[in-house]
Amino acid sequence: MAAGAGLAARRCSPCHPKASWIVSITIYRFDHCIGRYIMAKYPFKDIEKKWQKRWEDEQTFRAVEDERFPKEKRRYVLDMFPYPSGAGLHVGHPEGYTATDIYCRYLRMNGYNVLHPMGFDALGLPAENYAIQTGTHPAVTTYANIDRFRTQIKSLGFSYDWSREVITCDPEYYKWTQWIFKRLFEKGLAYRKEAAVNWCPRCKTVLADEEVAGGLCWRCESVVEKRFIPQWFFKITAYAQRLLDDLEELDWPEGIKQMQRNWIGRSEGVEFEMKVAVPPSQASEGNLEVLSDQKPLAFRVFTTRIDTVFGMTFAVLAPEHPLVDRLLQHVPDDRRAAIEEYRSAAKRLSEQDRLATTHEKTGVFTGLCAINPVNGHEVPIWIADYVLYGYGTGAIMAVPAHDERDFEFATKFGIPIVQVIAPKDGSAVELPWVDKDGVMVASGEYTGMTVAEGQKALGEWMEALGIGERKVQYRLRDWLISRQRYWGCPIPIIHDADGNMEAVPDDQLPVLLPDVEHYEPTGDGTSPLAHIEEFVNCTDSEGRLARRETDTMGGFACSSWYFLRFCDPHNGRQPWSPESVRYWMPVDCYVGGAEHAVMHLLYARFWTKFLYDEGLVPVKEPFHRLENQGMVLALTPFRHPRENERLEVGQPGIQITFEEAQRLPQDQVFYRWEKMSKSKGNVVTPDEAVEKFGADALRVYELFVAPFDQAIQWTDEGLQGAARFLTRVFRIATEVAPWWRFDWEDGLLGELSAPARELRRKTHQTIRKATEDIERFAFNTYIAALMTFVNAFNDFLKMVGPEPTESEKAVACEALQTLILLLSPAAPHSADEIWESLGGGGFTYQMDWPRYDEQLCREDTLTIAVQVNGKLRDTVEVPADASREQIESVALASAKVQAHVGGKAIKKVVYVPGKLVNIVAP
RNA sequence: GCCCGGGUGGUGGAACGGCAGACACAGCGGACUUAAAAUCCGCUUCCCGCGAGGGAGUGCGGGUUCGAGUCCCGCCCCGGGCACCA
Repeated sequence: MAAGAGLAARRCSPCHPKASWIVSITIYRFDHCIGRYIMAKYPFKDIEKKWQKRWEDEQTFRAVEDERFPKEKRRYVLDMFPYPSGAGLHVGHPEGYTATDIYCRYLRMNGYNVLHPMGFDALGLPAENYAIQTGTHPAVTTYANIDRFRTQIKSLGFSYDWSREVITCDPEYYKWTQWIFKRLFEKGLAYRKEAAVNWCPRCKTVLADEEVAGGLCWRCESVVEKRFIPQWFFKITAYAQRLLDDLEELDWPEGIKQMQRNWIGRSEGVEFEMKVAVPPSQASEGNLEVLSDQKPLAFRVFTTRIDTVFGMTFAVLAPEHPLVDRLLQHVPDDRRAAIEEYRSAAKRLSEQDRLATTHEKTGVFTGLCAINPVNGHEVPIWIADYVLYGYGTGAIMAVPAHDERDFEFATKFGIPIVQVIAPKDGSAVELPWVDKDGVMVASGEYTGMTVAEGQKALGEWMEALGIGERKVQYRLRDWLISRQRYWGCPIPIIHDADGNMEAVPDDQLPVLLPDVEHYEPTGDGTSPLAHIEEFVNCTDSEGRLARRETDTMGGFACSSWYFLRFCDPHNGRQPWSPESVRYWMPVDCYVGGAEHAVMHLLYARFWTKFLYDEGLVPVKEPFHRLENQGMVLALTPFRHPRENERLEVGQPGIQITFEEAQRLPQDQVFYRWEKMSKSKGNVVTPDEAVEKFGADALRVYELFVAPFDQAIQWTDEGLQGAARFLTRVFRIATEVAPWWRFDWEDGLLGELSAPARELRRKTHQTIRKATEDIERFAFNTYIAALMTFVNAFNDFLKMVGPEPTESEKAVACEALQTLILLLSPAAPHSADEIWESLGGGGFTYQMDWPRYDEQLCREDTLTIAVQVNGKLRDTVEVPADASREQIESVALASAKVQAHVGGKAIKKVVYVPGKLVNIVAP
């Protein structure tokens, strides 16, 4: 392509005196329609490198805490930082980065001081698993990956302040992660308790959830078990209510807020105690036990429907409930084995499977009963996996008449069902009846009360008698932070000889990750760190021998505060200075994938609130505005299953490579849009895209092709279309260049010709549209508006021909300057290049964002849609200042309209100003 | 299963409750070319009709309204999240 183009290159400097630079490096061809040489392709490679170098040389994107900018003229715009995987950047990453870059460049053009940093989330499982496979230290691969990511990101011309880069595996960074851990520990918000891990009995290791496929280990396919070991937690539940309440003030997508509300899952109810009725034959044994550990056999249950308590016909304990062990001493021998077996089976099921309503209810009867405190009735105690130990008290009162799950269970096991809530009108209902709009029946002295009255009365009664209390329960659980892994931030805790825990003193931070010989799991469930004696052996504050904590922190800890470090990334004495966070925080606009809707965003909010309480940050919320980007999908080949093959539920076919797809008969192959990922072999890297079409084309394409928050279906053709658009912009610039003058405003004299009026209108309308669209992250319509503008500009150039009037030239200059500036955020290399070619100095992002004139946007005439009975029958042109009466009479006069109205009486006429007339004549 | 999104021409998408299909891609026709590519110009929701024109149409079924892609109710399908991937 390039060789042929070289031969075809022509010089046409006589007609483009000011654009000689373009002539020197651009490919020209003669266009017979307009009778001139035009540019066929723009030299993006040279252009992009040149501008990236200039931007870097001039340190133009460096953010400085300049007090001359008042708070409302500062903006902190942040991308969720990437995890640098070995596969390198793929085209999904730049979508969000382009959006923030456009927004930042736009803000700078509007006079804002902008902080726009980038860093890397570098601790985690993939690097460690790679180390296990290859023996390469995770730090080596991680830093190599980071270098690759950084180069790739830089090739796209984003306006990051790279001087603020942070990397979470850098001891200078994780020192402060440990420092925050300590603050949480000191406030009692970091604590240790037993919790379940996925345990593979064959590999003798703890597995991440994603390493468990269908209950089996991903490496050896053994059945994965739950194992209880002591682990570290952050007490996020202490902040549940505030995390819920403060969602109100956030400018986030409503769906994300709703997901967080559901995740926190606030519910109000009553928690009360139920005593176990020990059978007479075992009474003596039971009494002995009561004496021995001072704890009567009893358990607590939580319910949001205390009003249904008279309908309790059984009680259920989660299989993991600690009381089950004690109950086992009292159950008949023949049941003991069944219960033990049930418990070990439950261990193997995931929580999701247990809760699925498709999962048939299972359970075992203990042979024991509990006493319903409101009426003294004995109800059987069952053990069933639909009750989770992690939620509420891990035990429930079961009211099958008014709960779907209890109903299903009772029906299956033949347990009685007693209705205690009925509609107010006394009509019969089908059970289970879960409606709360009813009254209590068969409920002793409470009969006749509404649900709400009964809940209040029963709650008060239980509180008065000390049986139970009203309680707010959250579904939110404390944040499990422990990982029995190597490549994570060490937990800065020391266990002394007496089993007490103390924090590592601040002056000894960071607790450095030591080098290890092997990254393989140790086989006893501890981290590889546990076998490094130099690491583990230490002394406590009194100089006695002690053991260092060997669990590390999950990656979410590191990403819960990186936005604070960006404010002051090189501070060696503090995690950040108070002045820096006061200057920049909160993040005004945070952009990333919706997959982080709950966990990352909730954890970061929690840490920010805690740090606010400690007086360390001036804001209660980290991210004011949130925008989500969509995924990037790629067409992926599949084939239909063969005779001996069976597909899993929901599996569309057998995924194959593109080569296989070529080889196989076409009727066996089909394509689907799948998420781009290394494992699917459908990844397109930005390097390929930049090489073929340039960074600006990639940027424009990714934002044009779909709304920002929707998935993109990646196609090369679409990318080519974006490149074509940029070529057209260059071509227009080349055509207007001979007329160019910086003082074009002086040329706008007298009455404008019709094409000139039209172009000016379009110019100002486009400014308005582009401004509104960038503000609301509607980048696809922003780009579309620029395309429409370019098309209109083209039409104008054709209409005025090679000899336009002075004022037409001036209007063309205004349009070109506007086009360059409006394009600058999206395609900055091209914009700066064209601006320079016109003799302009500096960078376009340092220029002022264009302003539109409302008067100039206004159309001369309006097209009014005319409907008859809501159906479009005609459109009419009217002057922009026509009155309602005039418009209605023109509309009625239309022959097409008359044909449909006929002689019918007109009932009414609906008029929408400037838009539409609807004649209602039924 | 639960929670949250989404479903509009051949394709991606546009559309304050007011002309459905902006802007692109692909396709078709034309110009240029020895030719191809590139570029430029034009057409392009479907059905009926030579045409003028008419009818249908925003996943499916109802409803509200002068008027519904948009609001309400009930379904179907696809995607994301579900606490140790990040």
